[in-house]
Amino acid sequence: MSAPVVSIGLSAAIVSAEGERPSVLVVTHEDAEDALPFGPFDPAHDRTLELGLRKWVGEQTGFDLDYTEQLYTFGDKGRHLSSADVSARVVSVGYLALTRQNQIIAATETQWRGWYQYFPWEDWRDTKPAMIEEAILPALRKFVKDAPNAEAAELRRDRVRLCFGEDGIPWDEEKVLERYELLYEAGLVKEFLRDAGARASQKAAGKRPALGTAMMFDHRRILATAIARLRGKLKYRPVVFELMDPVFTLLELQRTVEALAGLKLHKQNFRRLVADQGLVEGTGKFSTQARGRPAELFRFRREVLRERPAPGMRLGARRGKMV
Amino acid sequence: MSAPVVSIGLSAAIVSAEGERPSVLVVTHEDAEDALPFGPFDPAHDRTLELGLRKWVGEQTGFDLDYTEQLYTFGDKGRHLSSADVSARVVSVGYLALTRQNQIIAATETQWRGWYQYFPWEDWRDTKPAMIEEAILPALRKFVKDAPNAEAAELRRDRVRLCFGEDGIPWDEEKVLERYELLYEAGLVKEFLRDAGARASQKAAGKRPALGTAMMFDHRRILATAIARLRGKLKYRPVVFELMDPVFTLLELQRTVEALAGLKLHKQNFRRLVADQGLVEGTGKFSTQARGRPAELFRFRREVLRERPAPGMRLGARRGKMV
DNA sequence: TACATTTATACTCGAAATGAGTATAAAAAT
DNA sequence: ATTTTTATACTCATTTCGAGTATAAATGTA
Repeated sequence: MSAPVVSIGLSAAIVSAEGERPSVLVVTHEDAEDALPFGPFDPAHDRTLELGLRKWVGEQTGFDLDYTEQLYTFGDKGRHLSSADVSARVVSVGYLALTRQNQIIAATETQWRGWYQYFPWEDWRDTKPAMIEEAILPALRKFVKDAPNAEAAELRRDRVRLCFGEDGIPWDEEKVLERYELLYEAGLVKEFLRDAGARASQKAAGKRPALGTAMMFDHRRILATAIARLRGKLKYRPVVFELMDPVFTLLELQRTVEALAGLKLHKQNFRRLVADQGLVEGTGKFSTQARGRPAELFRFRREVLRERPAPGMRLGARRGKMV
Repeated sequence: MSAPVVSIGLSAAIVSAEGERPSVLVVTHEDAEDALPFGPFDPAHDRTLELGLRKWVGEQTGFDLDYTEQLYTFGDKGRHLSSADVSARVVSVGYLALTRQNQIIAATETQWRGWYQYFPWEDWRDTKPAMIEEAILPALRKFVKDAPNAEAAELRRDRVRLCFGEDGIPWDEEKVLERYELLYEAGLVKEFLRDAGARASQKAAGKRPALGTAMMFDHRRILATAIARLRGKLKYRPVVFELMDPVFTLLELQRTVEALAGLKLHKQNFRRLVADQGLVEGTGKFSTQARGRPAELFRFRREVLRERPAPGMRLGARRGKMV
């Protein structure tokens, strides 16, 4: 067995949310797709993968990561194409990091981008995005029809129903990755054509919509994983507070949760939930904004982490009826 | 930058549950610790990591994996020591696979082992394991006391409370990994001494208990991750059925869930939950066992996967009060 | 055969959580 | 002075959950 030519890449979806806009730190180059901060794991010097990531991100973007969590390890051949060496195989370990936008960004090519630019169908705060009915579902129905046989068509139909919620199946804001993968396989994102082109014939590059902004390598896939994980975690861990300023109003908190989840929430119930959970405490001070009655400023009660095992942010009926 | 000397290892926690005993497939060698089926990722031939795993497991154990799920990628220096080459760095990607014990095991060194042999403190079905009060908590209190400073002691105390549930904090059966990591850091599992011995001085190898059966490399850590993931997933996905025969009684189903979760459940409520969820359907046939009234045989309704987004098995109050 | 034991299954009941309001207060804008 | 906007307190019906009770249907045993 010869020495395998693998290298391990560490990618980070560094997320923040200021002003109701969930954003991700991307590295932009002219003539190239946006990329996540990305660097090699150095086995000689990095004691753990996460330390390798922190070092790398620090060097490349000037960021000192705080909350960090491993997402998934992708190793699919053909979905991480490097222009340098097509034969080299890269296995990439994706991470999610949460931060505020108060750190200086060292490199000018590194910028905050709203994440819905990459996933416009994921933002249901105002209305169901029109593109779902207008572009996505028609194209997916064609994808179902083009299945090689009836059985495959059935499988595809079910995936479309579950992912985009037809016939009474409700929208599940956590299925971000499943939706992206479905669109990829249906050839509706630019990455598919790119990867397919490098793979083989690039025959049917027909007139299909290219949904959302593409990213380099498999970085949009990693970002989809990050959003899905964050949307899920919101509900049972107080992670939003990693994205909040030290003090905030309850409406600001709610807007941030809504921005991340891509959904609107019931205000009074949100407030009840947050209060009942003991997640925040009032400061006695009040915000002075332009309109409306001034709202009290709250701060996160870090102690809950020690008092209760799994405090989260219910977003509506979710998860779990036994078996 | 020189070519990094990394290889990628693929490890699988292959789980089954027959006769109320959750088991894991281990490779046993005389004079060596038990190991999970483990093999290298071959970038030249394996199109994806998961395919590499399936190939490897098939060759080594004769198993054809069905349900498979990636767990986590571990790369800690010093926690995956190979006797062959101490300098080589192994990054291992852990997987969870679920199966029934109806396949032939090819290699004789490969055997089913009850997983509570490795985690005896995780089985609360009959009573809270006595070893927690008798051995674990005293040793952990010493660990707290030995902290380098007051602040570190406080952190350690909190971890002990959250992991093993003191002062009214309830036992959380999902914290399997957190508990193992805590015991590792406190030097209460054999792997710690082994890794420390290879690392450095091996000074205080004192009279500490060695809890549970040790495993090779970081395989017990991977198994802990697998159990934790499975215990969590039970609640929102119908994964138990991967471990059941095609037909089963509701009590058999309940016993399997209990075995995995390490908890006893309320029978009538379990039945209500399963029925309300539409997870099973009666076959009209009845079991003929020795004692008691015969129970109806049920089968899993695979269709639920297409009807409802996230059917699971509530195990009691869990997860999620908003933020 | 009568009765104890074991398991299955149906049903009840109260507490808590959830979803969807209504009502009222306190500010700025018109 | 009135409208608009936001904050915040409360209500109410429904659902879910945890914990039982009651009854049925088998086997084992006195």
